[in-house]
Amino acid sequence: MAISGGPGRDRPEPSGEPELPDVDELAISGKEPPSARVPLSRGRILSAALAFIDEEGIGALTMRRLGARLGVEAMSLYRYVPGREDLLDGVVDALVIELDGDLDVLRTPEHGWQDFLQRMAHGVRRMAIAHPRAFPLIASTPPEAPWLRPPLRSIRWVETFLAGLLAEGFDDEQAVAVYRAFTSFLLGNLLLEVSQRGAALGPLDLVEEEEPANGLSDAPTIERLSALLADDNSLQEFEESLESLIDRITIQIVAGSGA
Amino acid sequence: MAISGGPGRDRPEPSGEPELPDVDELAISGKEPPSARVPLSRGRILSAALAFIDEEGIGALTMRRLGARLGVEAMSLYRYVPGREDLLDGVVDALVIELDGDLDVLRTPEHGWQDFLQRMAHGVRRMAIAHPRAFPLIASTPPEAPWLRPPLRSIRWVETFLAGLLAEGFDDEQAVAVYRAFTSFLLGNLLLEVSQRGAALGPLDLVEEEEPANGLSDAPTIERLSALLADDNSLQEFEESLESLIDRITIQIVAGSGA
DNA sequence: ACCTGAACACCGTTCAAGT
DNA sequence: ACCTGAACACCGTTCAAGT
Repeated sequence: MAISGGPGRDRPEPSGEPELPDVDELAISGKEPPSARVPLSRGRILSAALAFIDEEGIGALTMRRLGARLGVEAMSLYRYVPGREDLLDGVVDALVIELDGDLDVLRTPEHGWQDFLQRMAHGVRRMAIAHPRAFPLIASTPPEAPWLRPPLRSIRWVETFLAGLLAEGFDDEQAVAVYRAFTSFLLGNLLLEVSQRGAALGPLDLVEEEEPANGLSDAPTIERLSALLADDNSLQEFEESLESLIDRITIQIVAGSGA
Repeated sequence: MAISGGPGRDRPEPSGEPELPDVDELAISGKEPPSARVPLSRGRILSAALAFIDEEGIGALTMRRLGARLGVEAMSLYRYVPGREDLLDGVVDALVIELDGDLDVLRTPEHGWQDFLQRMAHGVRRMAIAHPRAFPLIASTPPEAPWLRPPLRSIRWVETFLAGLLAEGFDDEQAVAVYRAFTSFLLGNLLLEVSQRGAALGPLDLVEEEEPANGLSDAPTIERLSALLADDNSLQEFEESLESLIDRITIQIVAGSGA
């Protein structure tokens, strides 16, 4: 795979943070009012980490490189973040918070549970698409507790989700079953959608072209369907799959309360 | 998270490979018939890597540690494997091959496409459960081509899958749509199932106990449902979700050929 | 032919020291 | 109070050298 390039190329000037000019010689150039030289903080570090991941991918994120991006040595980060693991957890939190603010995702059901599920699903999807390279962080990471199923990586989301369903008349077992089905649905669909998008943004080292015949020597069907396989209906598929999930839930409710 | 222990503890004697005794002093102890000192090979390396991942997780797999397990220096591995990335790809291949031999997964449909989908789904699930810590390898890794959707990480599987559906009367669009829905279903369900199991096997550094109240200060619903959330019906849920997918496909076929 | 020693560039992380 | 230099243990990987 990784033929050339790799993580250690010449820096493309991320254009976000101002690169301190010639740290060696200036050091005490002027007063530097506090607004010019923003002090480090956990929030600043986490935003920078998310931006870094968006641009270069998780694998490229290094304490040392993140420090460089912030105009600081790697060791300084440890004042605000216990370690790399925790940094990544913090990025997940940052994404969760971003979605909280962004949307009406967290409002309790007002137009029925179907609308509730739709809002939640599309909210998470929007986040996934906004941060395709960070989404695997939310989608993976061991849940260490059965009540946090990725990609719903926030106790508040899950609480809202379950409480919302109960308020809409689901019983306990039903609510939990829907929660499980819903998270599986989100995880599978969004991970695949994002990884296809990610491949587009991807390392982009090698081939940029559409070479229709790769290693498809003994795969005539794939080869024949390659055009179909390549074209992207992800939103429509997401909607259909979600519709189907909602239908299935509806049927089970009826069956449960009826016969 | 990682409080103590971490990847660098005292080796627990993996018990698989015979540790060469005192490499320094003996070196030329006897003839050592070729069967005693098995030479390295790509296959041996890949099996060892898979076993290592099964036992310690992907993160713990290091060229140096894998070498040690094989009684060899890390550098020797590079004779047979271009690098760590390729090693991991090789492990995926090993899993794919294991499933090929293990099962009737790859037989073309004989009892209808529903049975075909069931066989395929359960085959992949069996592999996921047999190697919960390796499965994320199959489930992730950028597909770099739209025709390889995880966890169906083998051109032969995908070819068989698509050709099988076409043989059962699906048209091109339908077959591709089913392929997409099926892979999303597998990915979401199995990743979540495996990660819950993996948490059980997990690092097992810290808490081993069931502490019902963690950070659930403001999550009364989760707390109340914690018993329900904890109990594991993964097989049943998998079956139900698969049934539902099959139903949905059936309906779409009818709709497509009817009205 | 097959493996190793030594080296390189890069990691995460710690801690005493600088300003 | 905040950041850094230097160091440690560990990486992946290369290559000339050993047997």
